[in-house]
Amino acid sequence: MPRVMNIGERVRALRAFYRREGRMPTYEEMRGLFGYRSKNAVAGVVRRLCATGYLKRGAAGRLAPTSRLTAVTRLLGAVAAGFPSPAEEEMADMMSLDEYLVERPEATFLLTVSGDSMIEAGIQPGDLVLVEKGRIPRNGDIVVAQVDDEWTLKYFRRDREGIRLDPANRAYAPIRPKRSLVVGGVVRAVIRKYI
Amino acid sequence: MPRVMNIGERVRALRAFYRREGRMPTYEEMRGLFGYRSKNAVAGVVRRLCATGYLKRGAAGRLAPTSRLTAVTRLLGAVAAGFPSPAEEEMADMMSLDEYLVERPEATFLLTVSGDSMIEAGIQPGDLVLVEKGRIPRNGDIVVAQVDDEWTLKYFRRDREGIRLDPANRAYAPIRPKRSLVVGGVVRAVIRKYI
DNA sequence: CTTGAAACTGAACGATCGTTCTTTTATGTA
DNA sequence: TACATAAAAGAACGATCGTTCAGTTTCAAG
Repeated sequence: MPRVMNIGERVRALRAFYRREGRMPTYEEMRGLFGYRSKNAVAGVVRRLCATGYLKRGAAGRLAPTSRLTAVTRLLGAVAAGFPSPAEEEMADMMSLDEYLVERPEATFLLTVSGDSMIEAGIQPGDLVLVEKGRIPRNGDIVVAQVDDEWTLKYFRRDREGIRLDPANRAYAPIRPKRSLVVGGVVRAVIRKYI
Repeated sequence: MPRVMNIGERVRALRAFYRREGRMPTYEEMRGLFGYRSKNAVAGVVRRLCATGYLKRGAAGRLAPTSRLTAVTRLLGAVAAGFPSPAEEEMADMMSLDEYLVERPEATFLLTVSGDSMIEAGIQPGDLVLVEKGRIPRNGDIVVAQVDDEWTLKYFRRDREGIRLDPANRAYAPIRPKRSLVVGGVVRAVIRKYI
């Protein structure tokens, strides 16, 4: 006989189902997940999960998960604070990297870094840069730019003489675009994955 | 009168709906999305979307989106290749950062980097490190470790004399744990978001 | 033109969805 | 113990889901 679950276990069961199936369970399926024998018992749990922000109701009153339910990572404090106890883990907010990093999906791209011109900015060859197209670069932003027919990653800087593209590598010199300058997009994030 | 949509437009409409509502539309809703007047017309489209890998059917024959539909970013080539034409953009594979970076959600945490001990490895203060708990560190992995009561980020190295923790900063010296060593987890990725 | 295949329409159907209602059980308070 | 409140069980209901079927339209090949 399935024993009584607490909220945390129910959320975990829901999360597992959602990750596995890609959709919310029906009331009948939740009845099974939560160990109830009546669908009506599920309604109460759903109400509480809506109140606590794990679920929300859409336009037609339809159930949908919030990012709090679908997120895959826990955000903790600083490295210096080390790892939390299991209880503290439970408290930590779940977060979605997609949601955190990508603001405008239709205008966002990932590019692979090839050179070492931004090495002193902590951007190494092989890293991925998350680039947002169509954003106006501010002074000091890192941009993907086409200068004189070549695409590169540089700091975008504006001074009295005009626009300057600075590498983050003492081995290279700043560039002042002569013929043409196209700013493809602004680097919003850097992602490095270890194999 | 809504004109005929091609596959790409339908996928885009589905993606928008899924992102907005957090769930798949019903056949009736898809009928509206795709501009049909009969639900039966939707069935054909769904069959084709399943065949092309945008949708899949779960255990009970229920419709679920694939990651190809729900992903939020396009993965392009190298920075040097620059930006693709809209047609090439369309070809690029959509990808989910969550899926790409997080292998075991229940064991993965994000920590904020505080010191500069790994600066030469391209890990700066303020960066986020994606740490996986319970993974056995291999030689050269970056780990979050507690040495003599302090948590730090270091290279994990094993040599004839035992375990050594190396910083990536010439200003600091390698550490040989004296009293205790706890490896909290292995760094699987580094994420830097520009404000 | 005729023919055939595919796509679409429109109506209908059984299944199942989420909700509602009443009854039963569990739990805490005086 | 008695009582009040909340949670869960169990049955029932209308709504809507995805599917099916027969008929129509579209369009390209012969």
